[in-house]
Amino acid sequence: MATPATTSSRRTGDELIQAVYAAALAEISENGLRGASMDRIAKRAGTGKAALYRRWPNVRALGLDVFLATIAESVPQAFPNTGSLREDLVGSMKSFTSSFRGPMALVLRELISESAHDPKLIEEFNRRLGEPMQAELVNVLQRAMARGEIPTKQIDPLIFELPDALISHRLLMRGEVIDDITCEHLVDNVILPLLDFRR
Amino acid sequence: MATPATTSSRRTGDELIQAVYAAALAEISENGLRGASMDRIAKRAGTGKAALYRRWPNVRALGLDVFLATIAESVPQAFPNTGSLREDLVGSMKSFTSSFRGPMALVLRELISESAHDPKLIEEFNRRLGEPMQAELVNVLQRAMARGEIPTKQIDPLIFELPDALISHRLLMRGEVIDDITCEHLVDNVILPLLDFRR
DNA sequence: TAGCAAGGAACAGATTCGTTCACAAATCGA
DNA sequence: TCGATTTGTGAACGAATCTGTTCCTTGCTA
Repeated sequence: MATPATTSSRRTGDELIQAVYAAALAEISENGLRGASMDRIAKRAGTGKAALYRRWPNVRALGLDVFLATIAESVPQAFPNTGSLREDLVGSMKSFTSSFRGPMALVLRELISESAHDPKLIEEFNRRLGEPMQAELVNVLQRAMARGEIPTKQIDPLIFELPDALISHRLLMRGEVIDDITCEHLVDNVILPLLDFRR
Repeated sequence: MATPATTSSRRTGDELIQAVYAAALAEISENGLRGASMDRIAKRAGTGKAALYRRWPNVRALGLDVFLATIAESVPQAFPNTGSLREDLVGSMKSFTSSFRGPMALVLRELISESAHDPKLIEEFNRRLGEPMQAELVNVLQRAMARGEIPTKQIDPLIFELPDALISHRLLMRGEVIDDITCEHLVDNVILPLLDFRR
């Protein structure tokens, strides 16, 4: 009962929505969430405004839906558990940086400027990406303590914030996604030394 | 020959420009750079559009001028040279975080979303605030090496990036300016340990 | 006193919004 | 299988808004 292989001349619900999402991302990327127009999104998606207004009350609502969908797609699925602190850290870092390839950079920029008026937006982003990242670091470190790789003691929460901060700083202020070498660099020269890790 | 103490019913050049800048910041804070209108800025400033178009060709140019003026005002004037590495670091950090109180948060948010289309914008910001900050850290560390407070060796450039990254991360993702206690925290628990500083 | 700029209003042209048609295609239920 | 209902496509609409220009009057300044 699968939907026929897109041979129909007209797109049904899900298929149309995907096209609209893509069109909205393109439009927002050119004109920003504030400058986006329903007219242009409809044209880009090859449909009429009516189909859009049937689903979303206004451009902003559509844009936010697109943002949420993009964030949801970007959440890392699984983290490594290699039995080695260093490898776990490096793996987690790489997993997170990969979330920011693709349209996430655009989405984050827009969320940040919008969050000046609606702090809930950026909170949602933190809840879906920032907090899981910090939680994963906590897990990794607890496993390492259990294995005796690092001393069992309270760790300054500021340290958990560093990877997140560095990733977003590079992305927003330099337009770069951190590469694998920098991930290892950060782990070897910053994180591990701060944890009293002796190789 | 100083200008009379604002008793005149009509404002002259500089006085008017300051009023326009304030009005533009208020307008941009409400509607964003993209949503700002010359009409409303003129009304807020208590003048007519003609006076604005006489100076700026469009809203965007006015907005960018306001941004540059705000950044210029926020550049820290002088840094401490206390003779102590820790005090120098803490002082520099506090000096930089103070740049982000006031309208800088708004300006940075808007610059970030605009820089998706015009990377020069955020580069300008980095040139005026980011780079001086890193350069100041280099100075502080060189003085400390000369005094023998820390070992004379190559320091990982990633470390110079951390304060900057943390400040912008807190500001953009949480809407907070880092307080004095966190500055000291960052210096004592992150920066100094990474520099092999033994108190 | 002469000249220039501020304050304020009005303008046409363009663009957007959200709604409402009409029609065709696809889906669903009987 | 057929008919009813939903839904996509496309166009047009009035209302609202913004742009950039122009004009005029008034006050400041040299």
